[in-house]
Amino acid sequence: MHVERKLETIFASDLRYLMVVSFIVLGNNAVTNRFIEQTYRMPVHAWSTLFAIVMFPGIRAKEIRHLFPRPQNTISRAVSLLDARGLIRQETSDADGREKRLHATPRGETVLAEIRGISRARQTELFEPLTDEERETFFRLARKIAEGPRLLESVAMGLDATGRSAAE
Amino acid sequence: MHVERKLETIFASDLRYLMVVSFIVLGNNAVTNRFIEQTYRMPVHAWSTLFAIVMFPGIRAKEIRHLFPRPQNTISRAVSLLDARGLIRQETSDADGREKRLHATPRGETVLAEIRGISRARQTELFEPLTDEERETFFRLARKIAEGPRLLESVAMGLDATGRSAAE
DNA sequence: GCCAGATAAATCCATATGGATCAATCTTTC
DNA sequence: GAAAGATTGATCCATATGGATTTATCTGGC
Repeated sequence: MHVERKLETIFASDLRYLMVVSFIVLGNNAVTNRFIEQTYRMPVHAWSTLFAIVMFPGIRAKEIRHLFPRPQNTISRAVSLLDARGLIRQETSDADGREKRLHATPRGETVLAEIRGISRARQTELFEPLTDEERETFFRLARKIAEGPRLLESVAMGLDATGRSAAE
Repeated sequence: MHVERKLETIFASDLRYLMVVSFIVLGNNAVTNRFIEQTYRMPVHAWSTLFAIVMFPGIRAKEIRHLFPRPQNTISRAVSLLDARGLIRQETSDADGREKRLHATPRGETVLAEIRGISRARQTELFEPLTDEERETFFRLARKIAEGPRLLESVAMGLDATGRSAAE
């Protein structure tokens, strides 16, 4: 059985909804991660962190992890890298000495604008198989999933939103 | 601005199609990866490798990486782990001495059946915000993206399907 | 005013990852 | 039949990752 037939068999299986999303993401990750790492010498979550900082000046690290669900120390390390590269600056919050308020530097805004343009082109080619109407439908449905109550926690897998076993 | 408003702003941005898919995947990965790693002591791509082997007895490692686009040595290592756990067995191909034909053991099939059941439940809760018709529509559109010509390669990012710069 | 508990971010470190390289085998050309 | 180039999978190793812990600060109860 040729590999294309195997893929069709998977996309006809009872797990096809998970499998098709997984396939899209693995494929896109392979392309996007390699590009970002090779071109900007940073992991892909550093650019998404910069994206959040440019879009919301003064944002805090804990807020970023709600926009891009990743471990807290992954965000912390991305912030350190961006700071070391001179792409952001941190200022301790007046309200709470533990918090850092994050701002992009002009250089950070330039780098982000460049990545953003390329990401827009990548988005266009990725979604090219869909008509405009289909793309809006896809987005509307994906957003319902994204805002659903069981994205970040699971009864089936016994985990609450903090990643802790819900039985604890 | 509250973090929910920030998420809405991102989902209204020019990169919203990529961002919503990214959000779904990061969220689901956080749940699924942790569950698989804690419960079965294996990385998530080991179970997807086992899934492929159970579904297609005799499959080769190179074919698996077309079903789940990952680095070749990631598949190799997953195969080694599954073999060490007694979940699969490898036999050298008659046709080509370099190839391994992969088969699940009875124990591998048992473990896969268990994971599969939990994954089905997880899939159900993840897609619960959608009606049956919406879920089929989502799948149909996602599949068009998955089968599009620009998933595994990119003009925008200058990479061909082997991950090599297309200019080379 | 003190203190226990909670919170925000940094750091640690055992383990995982992935590009590069290697070894064995196969295919094509001469 | 030999050899160069290609292919398949294993291994290497520098770097990344993420759960756990630590440090500094804040909050609420007494």
